[in-house]
Amino acid sequence: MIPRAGRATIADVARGAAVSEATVSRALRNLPHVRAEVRQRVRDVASALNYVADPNASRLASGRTKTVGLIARHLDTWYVSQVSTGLEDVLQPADQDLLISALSTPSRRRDLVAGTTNLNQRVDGVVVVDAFLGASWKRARGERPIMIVGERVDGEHTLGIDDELGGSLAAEHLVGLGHRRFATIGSRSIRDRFSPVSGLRLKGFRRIVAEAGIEPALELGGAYTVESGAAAARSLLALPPERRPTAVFCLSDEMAFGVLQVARELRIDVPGELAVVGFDGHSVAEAFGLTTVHQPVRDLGRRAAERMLGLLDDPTRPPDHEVLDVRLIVRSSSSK
Amino acid sequence: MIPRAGRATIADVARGAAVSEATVSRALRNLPHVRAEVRQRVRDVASALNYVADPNASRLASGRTKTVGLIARHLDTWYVSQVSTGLEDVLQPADQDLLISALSTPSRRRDLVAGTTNLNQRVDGVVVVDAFLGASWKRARGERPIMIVGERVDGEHTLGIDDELGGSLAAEHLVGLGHRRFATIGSRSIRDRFSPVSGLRLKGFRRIVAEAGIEPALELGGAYTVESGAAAARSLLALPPERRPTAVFCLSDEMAFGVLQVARELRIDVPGELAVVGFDGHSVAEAFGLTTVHQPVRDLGRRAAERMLGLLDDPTRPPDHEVLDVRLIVRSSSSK
DNA sequence: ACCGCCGGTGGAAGCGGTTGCGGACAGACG
DNA sequence: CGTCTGTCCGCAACCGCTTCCACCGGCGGT
Repeated sequence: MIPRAGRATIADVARGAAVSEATVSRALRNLPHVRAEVRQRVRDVASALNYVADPNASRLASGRTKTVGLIARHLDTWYVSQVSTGLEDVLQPADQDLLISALSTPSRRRDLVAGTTNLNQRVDGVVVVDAFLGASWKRARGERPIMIVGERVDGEHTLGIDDELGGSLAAEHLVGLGHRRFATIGSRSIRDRFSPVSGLRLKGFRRIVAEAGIEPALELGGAYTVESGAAAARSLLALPPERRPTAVFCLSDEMAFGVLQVARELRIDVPGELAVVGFDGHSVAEAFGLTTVHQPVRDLGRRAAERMLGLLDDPTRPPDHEVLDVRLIVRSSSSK
Repeated sequence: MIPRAGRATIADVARGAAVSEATVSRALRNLPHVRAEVRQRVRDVASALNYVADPNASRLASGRTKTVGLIARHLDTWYVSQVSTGLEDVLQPADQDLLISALSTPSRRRDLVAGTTNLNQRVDGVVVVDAFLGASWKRARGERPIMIVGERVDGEHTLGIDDELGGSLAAEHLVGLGHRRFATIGSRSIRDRFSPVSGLRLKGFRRIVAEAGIEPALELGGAYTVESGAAAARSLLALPPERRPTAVFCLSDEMAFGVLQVARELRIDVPGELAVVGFDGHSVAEAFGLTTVHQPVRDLGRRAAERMLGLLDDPTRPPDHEVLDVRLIVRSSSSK
């Protein structure tokens, strides 16, 4: 027993306001069946006593935790940190806590999918970002509502951008500039096991290229990090100039940063010899002069939180997919 | 009452193992006074039933939450996301939850300082990063242990780097390269209300400059963002060339990114006309070719978590300040 | 005037664990 | 062979709140 240092309990408030604990509970939570006058009296006493309900007790009694969980593969990516800020933007005013959990270790991932973790006792709902848990998880998740951001999954509450459109915007831009030899960096296949998203971006890109009657882009793999972008760029720029692409589309800004780095090292002129387009609208993309397909990441977080609050209120809402806008931001990496 | 979907309770385990609930509780938590044989039996039954103790019930009963809180001004900075990843690295294996809370709104900050929030019922301890709460908070914090990262505060458990050393490393490097006219970008005064840290970095920089008998640097303010760095750079580069600094030390990498951006826009050669040094070791600094004072941010998070676990174990440990290494990483922004 | 009915309120039984206390039992000791 | 010490374990009292249910008084309807 760790002492609670004299914190007031509901009993103290009840005594102070000369009502029962039940009434205090109702009054403070704005439930009906409390006379206005009594409610005010209870409020006054509570604030005088600096009373705040013990979250653990109320969770235990009610089964509601007033916290939403955030599950992500990694916490240290720009994307995830933006989303979580967006979540906080709306969760905090709604008086909901945010519990975060990375899937960094395979065992943790296993625990989650197996339901060995007591996540359901900890949160009322969970927001999944950049995790791609797949359908196997459905059984283990319990009754809690789930919001998935960044990915479209039928039958789930999801939220994202039109990745295919994003890819096509990049292609249209580059084709319009007269480029005819392309490369893309990012996951390769449309069935990418970790990221269905990258497949869609590629699909959009491919479509425009095909429609323009241009030879398909050279598609390189990439792990969405600066280093993997740099590695891909190195192999790309090792090609003889006549076969080398004149434009490269990176499925994330961070990979594009890596490309720019290598171009600088190899004294390849950007955009003269190589045009570069990224994806995300990373906060330092502007400083890099990187043309990019911007997605409203923080807004994704906000909307996810808003919809989660809605779901907590009424879990029967039908699953839905919501699409936020992407737009191309043209900077010096693609056109002078 | 949200139904708990048939989750096993301690009573089920007790029944299954033919012991009392008390014994189950002790057995599962590895407390003494349980025969090895019984303990094993309880474990078996528990895992067969997929039993995990309800965290809320155990929190209520014991007063311990098994979660540590993270308080930061903003969640969307590189620094904070790195620290939190480091925290997760060690908290997760220790089976501790991480609850994060931004101080984005003034009211939230006020709540915290006033103790109006029931933080103490939610977490066993809190890690403060980039928040600079000041001493006024001491009364309101309750009995929970606090770890402060990035700042040295006497009488508190703190952890950081030698900021003054970091500043001097940058200065030595630039002085060694022959530069004689300097500027710094970051908070101005050593008594900076939000960031004592920047004062120290400046102090180290100033000292080396003074020792070299060079005129003090032009000191510009900055808010640690790309934009503020860019703004400072613009005013700097508007100076006539003969009065313009030849080297600029930014108190964060992000501000340095802004400087590089403006230099590029203005076609100022880096490092020829302007050498740039940043601070942090941001993950994209390498891609920018930015010379920087690197600090082990993720390790700061890890150590903070380790020490927090130690404090939870024995809260009487004496306050201490721990210093992790900084080092200068030289790249093309300061020397070809 | 009698009868639901409804808003307001209190009593009390949980929610699912933790832990102080005491009892049973076994081995050590005089 | 009694006592003493120590281990192992169960009983039951919480922890602080939520919520079901019963109760009470007043009010409109017939």
